[in-house]
Amino acid sequence: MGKPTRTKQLDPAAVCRSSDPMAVRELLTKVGDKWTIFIVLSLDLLGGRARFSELERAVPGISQRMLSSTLKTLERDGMVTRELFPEVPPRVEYEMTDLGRSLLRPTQGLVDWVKENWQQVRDAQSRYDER
Amino acid sequence: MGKPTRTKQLDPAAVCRSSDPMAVRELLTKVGDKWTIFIVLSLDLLGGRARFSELERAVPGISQRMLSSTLKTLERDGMVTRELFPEVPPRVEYEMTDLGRSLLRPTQGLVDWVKENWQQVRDAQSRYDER
DNA sequence: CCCATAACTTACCTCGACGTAAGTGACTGA
DNA sequence: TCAGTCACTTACGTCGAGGTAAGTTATGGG
Repeated sequence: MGKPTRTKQLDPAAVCRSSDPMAVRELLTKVGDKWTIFIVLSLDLLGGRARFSELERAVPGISQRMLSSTLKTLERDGMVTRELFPEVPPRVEYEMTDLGRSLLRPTQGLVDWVKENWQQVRDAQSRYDER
Repeated sequence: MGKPTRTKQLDPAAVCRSSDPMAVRELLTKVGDKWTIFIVLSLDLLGGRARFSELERAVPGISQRMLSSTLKTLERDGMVTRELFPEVPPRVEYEMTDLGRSLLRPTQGLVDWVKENWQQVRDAQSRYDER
């Protein structure tokens, strides 16, 4: 009798049931950074379109540097558009694209999960820590 | 006529439509780290229960250090349980909890989004970069 | 002449995530 | 006696995300 070799081999590409597991990680990394969700959800709350300074006020604690760079990434990824009005002082408006809006659905799923389950996570952490 | 003061004030706590926006960010940060999704989805693919070495093989490129520390975080958060069998050499089995499984649903939503929209992101990046 | 304003950029620094490599403990089989 | 196995831990080093603070640009208003 051979010893029970329970070594199921995994197709590396099959992880995530996705043709591109790296893309999934890349997206999660983007969305999981410090400011992206706050900016995206604030922009949505502001009606899908807002100026730089509005977002600055809407996201408490963010610095101009981080707001600027996060918005630039969002723009590069096609999640928002940037429109510059050549006035003085300058005015810039950011608007969510359809692509950006489409990401809100699955994201809201995570928000809902937190609403329902976060207390359980907190409890588990407490149980783990004491002991 | 007053000039259009479009300054909608945001309730900081209302961002994310959640009572605890920080919790949402915390979750995203956890899930958005380098190895968590791969481990969680691999564990699911392996039937919800697997040994350390099985996961090591299932997640190509991960080091023992990162597998160990990520699993420890997952355990602390109540996403997986750890069972040690006092044999020599030791055997340890990790199993997804109901809480962990419940997170798979919204996560799968993101996986699906990537499957359908990632090419658009790639295209947007290309358009942004050339120019 | 000088200041305020909006939307940035630049310089500099810190700190933690993550990688690499080696060590550990307890036992088994050769 | 010695190598091998598994599931780790420890030590050490790098690198980049992100914080802080100051500078920039162009113009109208006092």
